[in-house]
Amino acid sequence: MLYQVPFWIIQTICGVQTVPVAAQSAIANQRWDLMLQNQSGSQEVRKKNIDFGNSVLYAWSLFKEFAGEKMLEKNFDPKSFGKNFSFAAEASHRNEKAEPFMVLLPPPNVTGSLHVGHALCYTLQDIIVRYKRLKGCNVLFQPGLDHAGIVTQLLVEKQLYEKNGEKSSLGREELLREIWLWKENSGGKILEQMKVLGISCDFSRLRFTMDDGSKKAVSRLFVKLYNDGLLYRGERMVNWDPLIQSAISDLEVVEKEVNAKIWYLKYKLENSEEFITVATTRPETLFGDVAVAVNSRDDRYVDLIGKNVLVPLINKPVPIIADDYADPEKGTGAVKITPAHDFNDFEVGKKHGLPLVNIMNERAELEGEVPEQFRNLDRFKAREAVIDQLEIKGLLEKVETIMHKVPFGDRSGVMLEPRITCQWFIDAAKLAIPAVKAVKENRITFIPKHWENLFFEWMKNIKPWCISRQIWWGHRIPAWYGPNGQIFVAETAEEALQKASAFYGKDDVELVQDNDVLDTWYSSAMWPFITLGWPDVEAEFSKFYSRMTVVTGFDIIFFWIARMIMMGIYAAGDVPFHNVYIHALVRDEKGQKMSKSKGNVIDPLQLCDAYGADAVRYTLASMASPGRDIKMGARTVEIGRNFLTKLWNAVRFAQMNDCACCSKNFDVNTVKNPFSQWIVHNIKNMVIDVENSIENHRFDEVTRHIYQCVWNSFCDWYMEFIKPILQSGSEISDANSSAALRKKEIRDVTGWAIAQFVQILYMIAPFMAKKLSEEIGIADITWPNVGAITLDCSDSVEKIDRIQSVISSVRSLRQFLGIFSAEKLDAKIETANNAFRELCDEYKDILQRMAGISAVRDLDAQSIPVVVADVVVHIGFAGKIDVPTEKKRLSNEMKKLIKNRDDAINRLNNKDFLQKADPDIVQEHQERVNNLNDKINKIDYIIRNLANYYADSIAETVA
RNA sequence: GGGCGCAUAGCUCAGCGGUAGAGCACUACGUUGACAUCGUAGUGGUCGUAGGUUCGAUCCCUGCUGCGCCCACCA
Repeated sequence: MLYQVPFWIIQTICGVQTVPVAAQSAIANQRWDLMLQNQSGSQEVRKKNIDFGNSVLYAWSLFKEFAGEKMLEKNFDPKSFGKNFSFAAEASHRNEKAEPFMVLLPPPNVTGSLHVGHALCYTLQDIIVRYKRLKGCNVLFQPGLDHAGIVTQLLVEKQLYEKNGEKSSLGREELLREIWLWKENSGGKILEQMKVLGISCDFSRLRFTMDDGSKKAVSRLFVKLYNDGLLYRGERMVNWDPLIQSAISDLEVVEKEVNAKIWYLKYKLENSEEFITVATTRPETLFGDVAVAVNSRDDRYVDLIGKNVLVPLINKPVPIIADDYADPEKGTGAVKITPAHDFNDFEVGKKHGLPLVNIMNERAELEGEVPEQFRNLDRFKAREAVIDQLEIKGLLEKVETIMHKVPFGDRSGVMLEPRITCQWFIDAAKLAIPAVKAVKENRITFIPKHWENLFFEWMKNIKPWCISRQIWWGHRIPAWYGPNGQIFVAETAEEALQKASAFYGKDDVELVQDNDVLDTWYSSAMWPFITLGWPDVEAEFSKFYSRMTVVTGFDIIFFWIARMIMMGIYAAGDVPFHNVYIHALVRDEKGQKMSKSKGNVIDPLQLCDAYGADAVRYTLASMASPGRDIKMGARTVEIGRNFLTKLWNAVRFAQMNDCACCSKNFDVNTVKNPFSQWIVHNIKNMVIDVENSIENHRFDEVTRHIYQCVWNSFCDWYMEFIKPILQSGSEISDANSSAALRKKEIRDVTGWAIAQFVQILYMIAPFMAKKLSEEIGIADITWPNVGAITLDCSDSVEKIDRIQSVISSVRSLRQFLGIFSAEKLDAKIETANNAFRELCDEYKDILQRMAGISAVRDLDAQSIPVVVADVVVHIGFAGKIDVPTEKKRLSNEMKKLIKNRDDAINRLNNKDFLQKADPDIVQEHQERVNNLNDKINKIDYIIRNLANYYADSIAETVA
């Protein structure tokens, strides 16, 4: 069946008859074909089989099309335009004269891909950055990649293994070439993913922590530290990772609780048949035993101190020593001392001048002073073998099962070994002193503040930082060794050679560079320097250094933040940044940590695909409350999606009514209409609130203020208020009539409001904001200049708020009484308050439209009194009221009011309250009591006279 | 063992010395007028527990309970 779009609809919307489309009667649920007829009368089918609502919209958009305008699509699809925008221009454009500002982006691992934690971190940074740009600052937001030494080397080695089916036998140079190749081909995928999320860093300034500039910065600082005696090489016990075969720092150790066994071993006393029993979880290390320690106050063993025991299986005599380290409460009270394989034993050994007996190689296989049968066995195989032998020899007293915490490497996942090796260390304790001072003096502030406790705690107990790693992928340590082992630390090989030549007094010195590379976090600690081109680019460094903000997770406060502060103060004499915003951890909807093994990982890119990047950004920001982790399920993003759809549709409405953008010479300070003033006031407050919230890093508040203004104020009320004005078309012929001027102002204000929303949303939902700004023609997106709004809106605000409460009260009453919106009601306004009566008269169109009141006029009877603010509105009911229901409603309302009033009265009767409370508070209470009493009296009067009001109704009920 | 955080509506969370809030969910009603990814109205809370400070405590202090996290130790 072929129908044509009813013309009256277009006429209503446009107010003018331009497109000659014939009208037919509208039938709900009917399918329609939309036909157009041009001036010459020929017809054209433009849309087939559409529903009626769509036919109207299509007709309207076609009309616009004729007029040369493009309309927003009806069905908002946030992802349709997301990928079409690049923010490169904004990101790289900088106003060098403006106030410098920088967000220091934590460089993601070159192997990394975007997870939801990144998404949160980068989104918050991007919001700050875009805000500062809109405010006109000279903003630098620089991306980078971290070479991630151990992770990357392990990854490439694994890939080579999978390709070749055997462990790579490549030498250093070959492997490094492979890794660089991998980096060029497959590394840094995350950068593209950041673009999907709309992160507006200046990708033209991408830095890599192993590029030449980084190398220079890293070496420069290394030399400085060495020359200042803050960096040294030495033999120490370190945490050794037998898989990576490298030392790792204390921070890279994760303790895991495991089911373990504890063995009770019998050590025979020398020249005696007696035994002393020692408990251990590491029996395989007994070959390295050099003593057994007991507590000098332990009566069981005090007589044995000074005697020797024989280490089982090798019968090596070792002394029984007295040391407080032996705790009578633990184990048997006697403990074996193995200084080369345990941190505590190392200390005890040092104290007592005991020898170090190393019995393990770098792969944690037994070697050295070990019987032949155990030699070259892996530590766990050796353990079994040792236990077997002890059992055979009757030296195993018993075995117990315990829960026991064991150190594992965070990257390799294997159990670590304490191992004595030669490593490079930074004297972190010295560097920590000014860093702690800076935070104590609030030159650096953590947000939320309580994270400073964590920082202080770690700094207080800071240990020397082992920075050398026995791997190949990383910054090679800039130290060279001469023939006699003399160390030459220099930025380059040439410099080292010069120093060596001078030292040895000859030119041709054979130097060997240190084989180790630096801890990845060493270069990370230098990130503020690397990004700004230190030490070469003085201008940028002096401009942005110490004007940074850092946004990051709490888990890298030690790894990164603390070290940047230490290095920054040391190398530059000043803190690199003043603010450290610590964001939340993103968990799954049950509050569990996301992990691949649990399978509860949410992929932010999938979310972007399903809901659009803007919705993801908005949602993450809205949940970024301080001090609480974010619980996020797949559907959580609907919050953002729905909000953005709402705004999108509001803009469509504005566009359809020719108010998508305000006139050029429009001055918001000249608006006169109360609706205009009301929304101007609301938007001004919103912008101020948003500014405050963002300065306080309260991203949740930022989104809430925007949401409330856009949705609750603008869409729910303002748009409904102005519809009658926009849709009134008849007066348009006289452009100077008051109605026409009013309509023009409303259009301008609406367009202005939309522009403010679009501009402010540019920081949170940049894709949509950009799309909308193009559609409605906002030339320059800047921060709304609400400081220029000097208009006094207070009268209008009071008026409109009043009208709002009338509408809400009437609507509420209707629902309660079951009088639904299709039915119009008569109403009268009680005359006692003339001002209010006039107000209702003035807004009778709105009351009619939004509260379903057909007329505001005096009614003599059959009206329901509704208490609104301090007046009573009478609504005609025409016999539809159930008196008991209405009585109940009023009684309930009165109960609440009485309770409130009595609470206030009780306070006012309290002498102490009157004396001690703030006079404003007392005044407020007094006013509240008066207001409530007024209302209560009115309701009471109504209840008592219900029968009079409803005489007819009661009669009907009785009949 | 030392430290930190959290506890508010069925759920997720704001708030905060002076009348307890939002979103989701739920209930009722509503689609030809920007939007059902929607609208209108509503149900729902002794603000974990016991004390203290205060004229007044959900809010500040202390104890307790529960949950989460960090550091250290563990023969």
